[in-house]
Amino acid sequence: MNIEQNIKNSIALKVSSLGQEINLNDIVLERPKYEGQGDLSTNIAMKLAKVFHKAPVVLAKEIISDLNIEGVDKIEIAGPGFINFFISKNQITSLIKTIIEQGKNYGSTTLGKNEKVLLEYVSANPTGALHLGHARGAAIGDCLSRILKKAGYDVTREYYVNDAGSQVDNLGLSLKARYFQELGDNSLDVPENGYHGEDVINFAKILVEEGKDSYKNENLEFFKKRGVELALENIKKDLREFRVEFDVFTSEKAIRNQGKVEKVLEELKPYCYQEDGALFLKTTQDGDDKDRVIIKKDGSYTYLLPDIAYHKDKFDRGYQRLIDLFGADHHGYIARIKSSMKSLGENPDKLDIELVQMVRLFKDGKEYKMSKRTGNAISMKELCEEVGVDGVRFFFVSRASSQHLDFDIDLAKTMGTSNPVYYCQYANARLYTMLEIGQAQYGLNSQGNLLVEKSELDLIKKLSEFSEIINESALTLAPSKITIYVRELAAKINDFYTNCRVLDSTNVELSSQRLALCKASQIVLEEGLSLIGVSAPQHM
RNA sequence: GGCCCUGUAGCUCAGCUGGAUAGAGCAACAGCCUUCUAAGCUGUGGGCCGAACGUUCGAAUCGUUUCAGGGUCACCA
Repeated sequence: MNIEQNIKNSIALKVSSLGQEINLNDIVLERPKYEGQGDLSTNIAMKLAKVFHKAPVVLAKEIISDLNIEGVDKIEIAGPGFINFFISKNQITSLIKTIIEQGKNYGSTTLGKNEKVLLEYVSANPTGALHLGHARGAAIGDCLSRILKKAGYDVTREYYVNDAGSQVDNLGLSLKARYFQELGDNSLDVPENGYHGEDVINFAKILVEEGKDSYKNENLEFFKKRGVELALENIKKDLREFRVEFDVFTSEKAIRNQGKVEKVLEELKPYCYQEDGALFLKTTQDGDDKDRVIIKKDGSYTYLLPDIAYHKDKFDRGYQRLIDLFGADHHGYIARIKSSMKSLGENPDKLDIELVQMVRLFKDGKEYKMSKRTGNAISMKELCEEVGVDGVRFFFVSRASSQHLDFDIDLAKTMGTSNPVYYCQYANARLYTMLEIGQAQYGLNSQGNLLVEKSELDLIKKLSEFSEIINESALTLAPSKITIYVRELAAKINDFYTNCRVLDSTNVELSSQRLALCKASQIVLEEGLSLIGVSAPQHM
């Protein structure tokens, strides 16, 4: 049992002996900001003061009288009624051994209780290359999947491929026109709302290379299919280079072909009405602005209906919780899809729709618009080539998803020495070098009794926060918390490095204990970096 | 106009499930390399936490109002 649990149990016991039963979760332990306020602190006496009809300080005194907790040296009452716990040095340094034993698994928690979670992200239309906004969603989604796994959830990563509907029609028409143009035949135009970018021209070139002019008699269906295939292939490749992977790609077309749309439509009938020749779904009954069209006047589906079928399908596949990551421009989507899930008898609270706020790109002091339909978009790939995958990924998860992000390309490129990515990686490389040089000579001694410097103890305390951070990050779906933690950890490591000479042939015992601390720190730092998808180079 | 996001140091932002004295990086200034990576470390200056009111023993954090910026409101997806 860890020290936090130990303290909570002891307090709960004591409070109940004073005549009040409390839940362990009601006891909050936090880490005081200032020196002299102990290692852990609780405000329980202030919270319970009313119930007991006593002043917080008086109650705190009663709680801590005769309270002995293993691993705690001293308990003090401070300020308006905080109870501060001073952890024994042995208890603190014992963590080194734990971390080295657990290795990569250190920090893993059971918060998720193996709950089956389906995490959907990116899901960009297969009509062109991924752009900036997609990249942020990809980075956040991928990190989230790693964090949730670390926190004990059973996560499936999924990409929904919109390979049906009017956008794909446009793609097919655009590709066909470009294909003919490549063959010197300008009789077909790219539709006005089609795809005018270079992507489609490249696709056309591939088709010419592959089949010369033999596709001239193919129908639109052919160009739609090939267009989607080529676009998706590119997207997958770009994502792989961005270190973002998926377990499942689900096709909208497949959902349609399996009759799932009609099935859902049947179930939704009681919540629908006909108007102006279109079929509306009554989403206003669950707080939406207006009712939504699901079947257009011309008889075709709007995007919404297959989407509803898709979400229903996720539940039907046995997932207890769905998480969708969408661009903030989709925020209107939340009410309507939740409403439809409710109408279908699913619990809308089991569907989390997280919005990733917009990214704006700046270069030479000017904003670059990123419309992928104008053909002038800065793609995710270009950005990675310019800034580097590590930099882009780190930067995209360094702020809360709900924060707008201004990405200044010039700044990101010239970040050089002040780049936080390098700062963290540098700390790792330093640790690695010491282990490389010293481990054979001194060995690792995780006993820790010789570690008394402030830099050493502060570092160990920081290491001890890891699993807490994992849980917080998983609960709030906020990967940026990991990024912040990694940076703080790197700062403690650099501080330790500067103040404590590790390899010292005149003090073999101390060297081996400090090396063990290096090892433990390196394990946590590397794992932290891996959670945000950033590499941990051994040399720089 | 409705809805969403955001206003904290000169700049970029943490902190927001209420807690003790407001945090970091960058920029500025002053120090630290005979010894494991100076891509580092230490110190100094810098704040009416957009504004007002309310809830509370206690508010940057919660509520209401208000000001400012961004986004979004299709029978596109």
